[in-house]
Amino acid sequence: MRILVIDDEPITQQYLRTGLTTSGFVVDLADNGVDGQHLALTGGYDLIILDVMMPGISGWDVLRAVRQTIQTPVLILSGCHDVDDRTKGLNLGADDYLVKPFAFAELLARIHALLRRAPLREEEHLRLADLEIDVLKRRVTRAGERLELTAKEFNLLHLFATHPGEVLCRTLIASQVWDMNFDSDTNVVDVAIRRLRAKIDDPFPEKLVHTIRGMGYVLERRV
Amino acid sequence: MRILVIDDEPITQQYLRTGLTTSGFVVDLADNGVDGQHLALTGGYDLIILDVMMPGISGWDVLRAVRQTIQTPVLILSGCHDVDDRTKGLNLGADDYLVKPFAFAELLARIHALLRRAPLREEEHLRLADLEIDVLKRRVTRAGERLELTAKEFNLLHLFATHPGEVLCRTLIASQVWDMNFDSDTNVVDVAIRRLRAKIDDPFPEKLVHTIRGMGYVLERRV
DNA sequence: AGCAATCTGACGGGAACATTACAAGTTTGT
DNA sequence: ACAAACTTGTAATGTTCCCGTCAGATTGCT
Repeated sequence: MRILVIDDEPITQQYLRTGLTTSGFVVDLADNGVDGQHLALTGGYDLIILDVMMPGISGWDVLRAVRQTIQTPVLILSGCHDVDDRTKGLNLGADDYLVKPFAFAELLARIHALLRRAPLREEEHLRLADLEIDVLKRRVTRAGERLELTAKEFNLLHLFATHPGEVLCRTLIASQVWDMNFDSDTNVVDVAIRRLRAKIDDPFPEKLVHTIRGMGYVLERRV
Repeated sequence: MRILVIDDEPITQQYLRTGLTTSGFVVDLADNGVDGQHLALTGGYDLIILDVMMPGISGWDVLRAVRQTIQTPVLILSGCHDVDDRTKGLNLGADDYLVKPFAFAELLARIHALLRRAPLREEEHLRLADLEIDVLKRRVTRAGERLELTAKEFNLLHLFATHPGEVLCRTLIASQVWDMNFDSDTNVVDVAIRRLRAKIDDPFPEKLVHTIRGMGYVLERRV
């Protein structure tokens, strides 16, 4: 089993290299994003361990580039405090994450879990009825017509589009799109839904965003 | 699916309760280790979410006690800075952990992963004649036609569907669907049955909900 | 028939959701 | 650098519709 480690900190590098090697893996190292990305795409690794906090090309760019072409499992290392990082990473297609600092046993457990299961990667293009979403270019069209969405609106739509037909409750939505990991009594979600509907549903006959009273909202076709 | 949350912080409690409830789980709360441990051992839960940072009996003691007797999956919540906590938890038998603060979506993903691996899980699809119930998506179809049920209606139908051919008396129904202690002399149940019938039976030739005079109601096929 | 159990349509309070307005902050263009 | 345009959260108001109550009709058993 071959593992690529992309990390700029020498200490972490050494830590991972010795640990993984003695655990029976073949380990390659890259200490910057450029080399890392190149190796990731051409090296045919079974797993990539990626530190998202790096100078130069950020880990996010590497992750994005990797996900566009191959489906090798990616485990990201992130700083402790950023809730954002973890969800952002998972949304961009990372398969798991680990918070620094971490115990080596933990890393091993997660690696084994990843190598056992088939990876799931994010679609670049999402589609529902005549609604199309270009995830990478962040473009949305409906019935061939280009729709201008704001950042929040796009994030919200993207969340729905990756869970078609699934009822998403307000708590989940708030947690994903706003990082609101507490129970607040605002109606941001309602308003955001309204604004999204104004753009993707109001001008068209077939509505795609539906309210499930007492539960949340769904994106789906209704016959 | 029933989940026990053991946590002493009111904010986290509330957050978890509302989020999990709207996601379709039944949630019980314990705000200290003693109650938590007792409930965990006697409540027959499908999953336990445990905060390891608590006054009094620590989360570790609870985890240890739980693991000695039952094999309910346990997900632990730990503080950001404690590297040790996470491995300690996994070593003591926890099935997964989450670092505070966390995004709700992340928690949901891990919960689903844990419940999937659990041996006994509820049927995702219930079926009787041409009536189909998708428990997870809370969708009901009959003869391929989509039926829009309200929350109460769905809960009622779900109760019947999990006890096919069984006569359910009003008292039982009231206690299960309404939390009502059988004292009242209302006819809520009758009315609810009426509304359910209007949607799942009235438009179709074969009736599935039947009245047992003096006893209650049954969901079953009649030849 | 007569009585109790059940059915059924209507009503209305209230909770959940929709919609609009407003203000604070941010971006953009000149 | 300043103003206009845009984004986005908060709050107040409007609307929908769920569901508990009730009263009269209907059913079914003795």
